[in-house]
Amino acid sequence: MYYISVMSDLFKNNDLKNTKGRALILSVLKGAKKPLSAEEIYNQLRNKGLNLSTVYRTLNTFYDCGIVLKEVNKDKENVFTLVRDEHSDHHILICIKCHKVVQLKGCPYHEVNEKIEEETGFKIQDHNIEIYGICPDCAK
Amino acid sequence: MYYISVMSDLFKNNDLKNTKGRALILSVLKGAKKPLSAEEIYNQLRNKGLNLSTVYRTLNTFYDCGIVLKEVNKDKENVFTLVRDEHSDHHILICIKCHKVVQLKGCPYHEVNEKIEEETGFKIQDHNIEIYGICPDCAK
DNA sequence: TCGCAAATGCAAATCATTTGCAGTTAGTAT
DNA sequence: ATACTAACTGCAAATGATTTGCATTTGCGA
Repeated sequence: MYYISVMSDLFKNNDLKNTKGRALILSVLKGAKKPLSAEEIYNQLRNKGLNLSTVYRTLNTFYDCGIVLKEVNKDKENVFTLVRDEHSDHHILICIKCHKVVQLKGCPYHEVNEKIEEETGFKIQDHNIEIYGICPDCAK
Repeated sequence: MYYISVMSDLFKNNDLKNTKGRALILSVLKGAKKPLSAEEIYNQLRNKGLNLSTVYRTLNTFYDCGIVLKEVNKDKENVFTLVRDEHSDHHILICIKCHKVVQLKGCPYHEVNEKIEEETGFKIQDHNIEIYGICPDCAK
C-alpha cells in the first residue's frame, strides 16, 4: 500500500487534470466524517461556483480511478468516501422489525480478514458489514 | 426463532389481507435464488394481471413487516429477499480499481456473529459482507 | 504561447419509484 | 348469507436523483 500526499500527484497518477472543482471536492471528502452524497458535497461548496453536474461527474471519475468508494444509502443516493483505513460506521446491526440501526463498536473481523487476504490474494483496504436480526425490544 | 409455514398465517400475523397479488409475490420470492427487484418479480408474473405499482407497494409492505430484507444493488434498484438463513451471495470482495466482484465461498464469520449476538442481544438472521481492496491482477 | 483533448455549465432527458384518486375486495359483524 | 368498511389495487401523473448532449472554457504538453 502506498500513500500520495500531494494532490497534484494523485491526479497526475490517474491521468486527471488538476482543476479547481476536483481539488475542492477532494478537500471536502478529506474532511468528511461519514460517506457523502453529491448533493451534500455540492452544498458544502455552494459559494464556489461549481455545477452539480460537475460534482456528479467528478465523483464518478474518482470512483473509476479507485480514489473513492461508492455505496448506496437507504435513500438510494450514491454516497462516497475516500479510500483509506477502516471506517467505524461501516459495521451495523439492523432490526428487521423496527428497522432500527445500531453501530457496532470496533471491528470484530480483523483476524478473519487476514485469512481472507491470504486465501484470495486481495489486498483489503475497507469493508462494510450489515447484520440483520431482531433487536431485544422487538423480541419481546 | 419461529417458522410460519402456512402463508395465510404469515399474512394474518402481520395484519395483512390475503390477496392474490401478495400470494403470487411471496411464491416468487420463495423460489428466488438471488435478491430480486420489483421489476424482476413483475416480469415473472407478467400473465397474472398484476400492476407494477402493486408489486412495489406489496414489497414495501413486506419490508415494513419484516417479511423481506431490502437492499440496494449497483443499479440503485431496491432488491428483496425473504428473511431466512444465510445466503451465500452476500459475501463479496470488490476491487476498487477494476470493480470486479468476487464471491466469497462459505461464510467465515459464524463464530464472530455468535459473539455479537451475546454482546448485543440481537437475534441474528442474515448478514451482508462487502470487502473492498485491490485484486491480484490490479496489484501488478 | 498555441492547440487540442479534457473538463465544465446548462438544460433537457431518463428511469426507478411514489402518490393521488377512484374503483374493487377481503374479512368482520349482523 | 349479506352488508359494511377499511384495506387493497389499477392507472396515470408526479417525483427526484442522476445522466447526457452540446456549446464553451480550461489545463497542460509541445
